[in-house]
Amino acid sequence: MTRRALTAIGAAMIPTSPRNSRDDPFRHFADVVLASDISSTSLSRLQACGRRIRVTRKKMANVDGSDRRTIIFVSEGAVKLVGHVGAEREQIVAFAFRGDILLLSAPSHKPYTGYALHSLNKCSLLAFPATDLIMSTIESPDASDAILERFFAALDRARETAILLGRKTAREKLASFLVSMAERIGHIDGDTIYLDLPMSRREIGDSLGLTIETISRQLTALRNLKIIKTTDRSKIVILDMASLRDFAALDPCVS
Amino acid sequence: MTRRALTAIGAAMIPTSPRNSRDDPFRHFADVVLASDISSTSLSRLQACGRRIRVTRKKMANVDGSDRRTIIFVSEGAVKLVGHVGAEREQIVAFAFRGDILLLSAPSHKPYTGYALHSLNKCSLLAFPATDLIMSTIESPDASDAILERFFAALDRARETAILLGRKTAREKLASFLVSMAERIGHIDGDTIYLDLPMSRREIGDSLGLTIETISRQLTALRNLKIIKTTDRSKIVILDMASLRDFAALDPCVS
DNA sequence: CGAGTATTTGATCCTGATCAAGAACAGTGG
DNA sequence: CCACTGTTCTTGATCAGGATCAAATACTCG
Repeated sequence: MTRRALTAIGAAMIPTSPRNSRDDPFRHFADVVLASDISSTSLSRLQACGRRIRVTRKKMANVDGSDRRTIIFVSEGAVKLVGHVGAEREQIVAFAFRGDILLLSAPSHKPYTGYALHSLNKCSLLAFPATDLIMSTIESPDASDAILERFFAALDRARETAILLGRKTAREKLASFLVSMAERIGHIDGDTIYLDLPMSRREIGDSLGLTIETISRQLTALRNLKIIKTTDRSKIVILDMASLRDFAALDPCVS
Repeated sequence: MTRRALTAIGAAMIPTSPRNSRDDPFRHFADVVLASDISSTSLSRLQACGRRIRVTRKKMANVDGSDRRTIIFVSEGAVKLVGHVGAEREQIVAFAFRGDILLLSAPSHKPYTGYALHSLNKCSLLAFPATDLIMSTIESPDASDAILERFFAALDRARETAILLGRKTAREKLASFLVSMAERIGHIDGDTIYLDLPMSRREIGDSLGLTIETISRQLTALRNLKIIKTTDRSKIVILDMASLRDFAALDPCVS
């Protein structure tokens, strides 16, 4: 079943009333990130300190006029956070999908920019000043802990990326990427996993420190090994997850 | 009055209780990280939740028996946080010097290990369960903000590392490394900067995703260009910081 | 001073980048 | 629906930066 079809059914079944987390991004945020049923007062406090933002493929998310640390919540779509070396080379520092959060320092400090991924035209985000958000969750230990959890997860992912970029081969990098994407946005159906990647080959390359040619070659290699199948430009079926994990050279403790 | 007498008097005046931040790592932590004069009650609260740890070159910091997120403070020495690919390849994910902090997820989750740097035999650390530390600073907005600052700084550094590992050449990597070390542990004297690196070539390589041979070659190249001078194994004098920054290909916004 | 470890330097190799061309696809308008 | 156009992806040929292998030299510490 394609992603589009799924979305259509979902939209039909769920009413327009914004009480539902599907429709109200703030409620969605509370459900997914804070993982706690919040009162309507704290919901309105969230709404007071957060701002809705739309991002496109071309336009960066100029998150805020101010120069503060910001916590971004991806309520719809998927974004990439990009850093540069000179004007030519670029490195994708993080992907964030629906329900993920993205932590940004004061932009004057570290100038990373966010864009919508290649196959998506628009993404909806929620931007919270970090201090405000943390202050507004201070009464609920569960919510604070959930935020803390996200901070450490972001750091862990960045460190895992460092290992990947510093010490893995092209094959291992792509396999790691596919395993990670399978875990984050894959649809499991029995033994096989279906992936609909919202990013282009260039974006995959820019996140792995490789060129598009190498990405393409490694994909065909995995295809020839019967580990994956590709149909669309974006669709990948993982046929042999065990082998893929072996190729990924993941740390044994990381399941 | 002789020197000995002074010392004797000093020793007599100061009780064994280490009020001074040089001597009491907890006070040192409060001074450097929390950047606020804390009351003696909150100091004792810190002492209650923190544990002292010693790390050597050989032995990893088995931080805690428990499996919690931990905030490590380096009160003496310098440590590295290491990740692995298989048994052979290793990647240094972060260096932390005196006064720095190191954020660790629950070890079962992500199994990075900390070691003292090559030229150091022993390092003294303070380990705080993350939640406890945050709870104990909750009343002081300044202290909470200082912790938050450290979180974002750690993430920024990890992202800068990703750009370096993914998109920079060996020359650029080493130059970036030297600039970063100069800023963190360099001693400025007029136009020149003196560096005493506590890590071996291997450790430099393992943090930059390069081999020791490449590190050595790039160092001699920079030496031939009259940008640096090396004396010891560990001592480096930066003669031309401007050129070094150019070679580092740092983002223009990062001063 | 001597033993063991680190570092430097040289020669060669290999992975992934670069250059180049063709194929597949998406979007547009007729 | 199809031709047209620009973009993205794939594949091939060649190149180069850094890895690997090997040996000599410089430190460090007992």
